[in-house]
Amino acid sequence: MTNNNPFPVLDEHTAAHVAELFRSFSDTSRVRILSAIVERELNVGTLAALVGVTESAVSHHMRGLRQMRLVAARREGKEVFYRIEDPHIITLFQQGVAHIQDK
Amino acid sequence: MTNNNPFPVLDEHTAAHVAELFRSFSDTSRVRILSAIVERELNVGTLAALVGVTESAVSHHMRGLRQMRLVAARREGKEVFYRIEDPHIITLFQQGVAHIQDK
DNA sequence: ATCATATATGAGCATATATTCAGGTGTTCT
DNA sequence: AGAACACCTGAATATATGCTCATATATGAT
Repeated sequence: MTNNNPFPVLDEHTAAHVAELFRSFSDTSRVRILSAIVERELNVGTLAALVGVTESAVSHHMRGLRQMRLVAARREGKEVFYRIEDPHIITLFQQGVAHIQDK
Repeated sequence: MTNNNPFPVLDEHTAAHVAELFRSFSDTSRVRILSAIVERELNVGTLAALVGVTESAVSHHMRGLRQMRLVAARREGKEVFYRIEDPHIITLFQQGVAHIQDK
């Protein structure tokens, strides 16, 4: 018989992925970046200016978010525009924001 | 006129709090602990056994989660039982889990 | 009071993380 | 081709984080 545990706990592997997902939202700069591209796509330079970090820092963050498939990139000439890929991610993110703002 | 910015970005302070909230879910052990107390309250020893870390480690995690008001403690004799405080947090957490599991 | 059990705490350490800097790649224009 | 612009990447560094160990605190039993 399987799955008869009275204390179900997420297995290590799944938990690690869940943690990894939430870790994507666990940095102030990334949170601000994501809040900026919730409604519209924006390029790296604009994001850097809005968030107040270097373009390099933005680039580093976007790489991580891209690898998590949370954002997608679109090149237009010299610029690269980022947007949030998955609508579920927007919901998840905005719920976190709402939880903080409803205090 | 206020709030006329075409590129709204979360302010530093709010973003920091949002990041802090998500950071609570950004560690594998904490994710497993939380998954365990979603349905029932559990004491430190049981959590340590289920997750596979020392009771000390659990205690440290619970302090952080307590400070974030994500969990509440209830002492019963020598034992301390933890439960998830806020139902919104359960929803948020479970959405993250669902996003990982629906792949 | 002493002991045993359960949990909490603080210091120390090893690893992870975010940022900056310097240089590299890709694109457009002349 | 070269220059200018936008972005990316890797190394270095400073800080943060999670864990363990030793010790402290709290409760209940003898």
